Amino acid sequence: MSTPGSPSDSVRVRYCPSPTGSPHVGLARTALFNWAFARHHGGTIVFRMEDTDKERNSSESYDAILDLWRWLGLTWDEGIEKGGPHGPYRQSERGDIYADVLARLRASSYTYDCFCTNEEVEARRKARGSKVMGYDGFCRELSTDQRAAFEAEGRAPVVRFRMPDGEITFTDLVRGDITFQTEFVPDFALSRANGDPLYTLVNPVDDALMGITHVLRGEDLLSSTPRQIALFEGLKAIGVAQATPAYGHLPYVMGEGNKKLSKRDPEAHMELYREQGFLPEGLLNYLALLGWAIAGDRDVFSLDEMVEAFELADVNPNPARFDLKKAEAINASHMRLLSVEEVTERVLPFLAKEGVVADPPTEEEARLLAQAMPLVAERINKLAEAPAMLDFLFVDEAGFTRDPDDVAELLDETGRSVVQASYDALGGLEEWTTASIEEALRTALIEGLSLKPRVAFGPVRVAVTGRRISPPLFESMELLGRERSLSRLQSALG
RNA sequence: GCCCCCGUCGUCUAGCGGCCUAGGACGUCGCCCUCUCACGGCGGUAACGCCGGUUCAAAUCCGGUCGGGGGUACCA
Repeated sequence: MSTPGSPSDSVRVRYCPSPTGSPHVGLARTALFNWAFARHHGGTIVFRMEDTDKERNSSESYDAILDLWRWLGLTWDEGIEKGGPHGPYRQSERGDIYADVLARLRASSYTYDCFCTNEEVEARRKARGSKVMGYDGFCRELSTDQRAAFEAEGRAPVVRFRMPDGEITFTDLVRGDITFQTEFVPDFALSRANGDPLYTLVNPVDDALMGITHVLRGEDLLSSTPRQIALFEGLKAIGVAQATPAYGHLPYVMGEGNKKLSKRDPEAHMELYREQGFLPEGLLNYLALLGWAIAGDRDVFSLDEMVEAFELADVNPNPARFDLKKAEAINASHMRLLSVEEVTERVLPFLAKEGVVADPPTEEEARLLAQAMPLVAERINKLAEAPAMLDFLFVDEAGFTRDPDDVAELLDETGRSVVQASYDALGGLEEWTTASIEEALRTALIEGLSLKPRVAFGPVRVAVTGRRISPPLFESMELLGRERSLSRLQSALG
C-alpha cells in the first residue's frame, strides 16, 4: 500500500475546529480532505476542539459541529467523545499542559519576555519608517535594569518567540516549496500578559503532543507556517515535539464575487444544506470537487471511491467558488443513485417535520407513502422538496388547501368548466385505476372538449392536488381514492 | 506599503512538451420526450490574462508583467 517516502500507516491528521458560530463550508471541506487523506493512507484522525477563546466559544456551536460531523460521516479515531492517549482533547482543559510548555520555553533561549504595548511598537515603527509591520524585537535583549523598570511600572510581559535569522523553506503538500525570509516574519506572542496561552502556541503544541504528522488546513494559515516551523524547533529542543509535521494548504472556498465565503454569507453555513435536504454524500461529493477531481471526465463518485483515489498531489491550489447550482446537480445525481426505499427512509424526517405524516408514521401513512414515493423520488433533487409534493395525499379534507396563485391562474371560469366536465366523466367510473381515470378524462376533455392536454389537465391538477406542480395526475387520483378525488373536484367548483 | 499564494470556458475542473483545431461537469441557449414538475435524450455556446525566453514543438518549462486573493494582533 505505502511506498517509500510516501505517507504510510503512521499518518496522523486532526480536525481542530473552534466552536465559534455555526459550521462553515470551508471547515467541512478541510475536514473532508483530512478525512480522505487519512483514510486513503490508513492513518489516524484526531479530533480536538480549539476552544481557547472564552469570549467566542459556545456550547451550541460545539454541539453543532459534532452533530454535523456525524451527519456527514466524517469519522475520527481519537479525541472528542472518543478519548485516546493524548487527551484531554479540549484545549480549555489543557491549561496546565500549556503552562508547563510555556515555562520550559521561557527558560530556553527560544523566547523572551516582552513588555511593549502596541502603541509603543507602532510609534517606533513610524519613527523608523519601516515597511515591516508587527513587532520590532525591542525587548529581545533587555537588560536587568530595563526589565526591572518595566516591572516597577506594573507591566506584565507577554512571552515572545524569537524568530531565527535567515530563511525558512518548507515543502507544502499542495503547493510545493515555499520560502520565507524570516526578516519579514516578526517575533510573535505565545501568551497574553495575563499568562493565557495564544493560538500561536497551543495549536503547534497540541500537534506536537498528539503526534500529528500532516497538517492540512486553509490557505489563510499559510503565512503563519514559518512561525510554526520555527516554534517546532524550540519544541523539539525542550523535548515537547518529536518531529515537525508536514503542511499542506488547501485552497479557499469563495462566495459570490471574489470574496472568501464569510460567516455572514448565508450560503456559508452547513446547516442550510442539511435543512434543504441535501444528502450528506451528495454534499461531500460536491465539496470534494472544490479543489480536487477524481478524473477528467467524471464528477459523481462515492466516498469510498474518493478515499481510494485521493492524493494530495492532485489537489488544485486555486481558490474555488462555491456554486449552489452545481452542488444541487451533484446532489440530484446521488438522489438518483438511491433506491426508492432509501429515498423514502430519508424523506421521512422531512415529512414529519412538516406535519405531513406522524412521527413515526402510522401504518396507513406508511402504506400510502410506499405507493406514492415511486412517483416522487425521481422528481425531487433535495429531500426537502418532498413534503410539498405529498401533503395533498395525507391531509384530511378539512385541512386541504390550494395554492391561491395557482387557483387564480387555472381555476378561472374555463378552468372550472373543465373541472365540471371531469367530475361528470369520473362520477360513474366503474373502476378507479390510473388507466381508467386517464381514459375517462382524455375522452371527456381532449376529445370531448377538444382541449390540449396541458390546458385540460392543469385545472384538474390544481383542483385535486392544490398545486400546479404535483406528481403525475392520474396516479395521484388513484392513490387519493375516488371519494376524495371527486370531493375535491366538487369543492373546486364552489 | 511589505510578505506569501493563485491565474484553462460564466463556474468547478482535465491537461503534467507533441495525442489539444484544449476534454468533462454545472449553468445557459435550441430541439426532442411529456398531463404539470422533475428526469431523460440530442445539439449549440464558451477558456489557456499579457509579453518575452527555452525548444523542431508550450496551456504545459523559465523570467517578467498585469490581475485576483490572503497575511501582516497580547484573534483563531
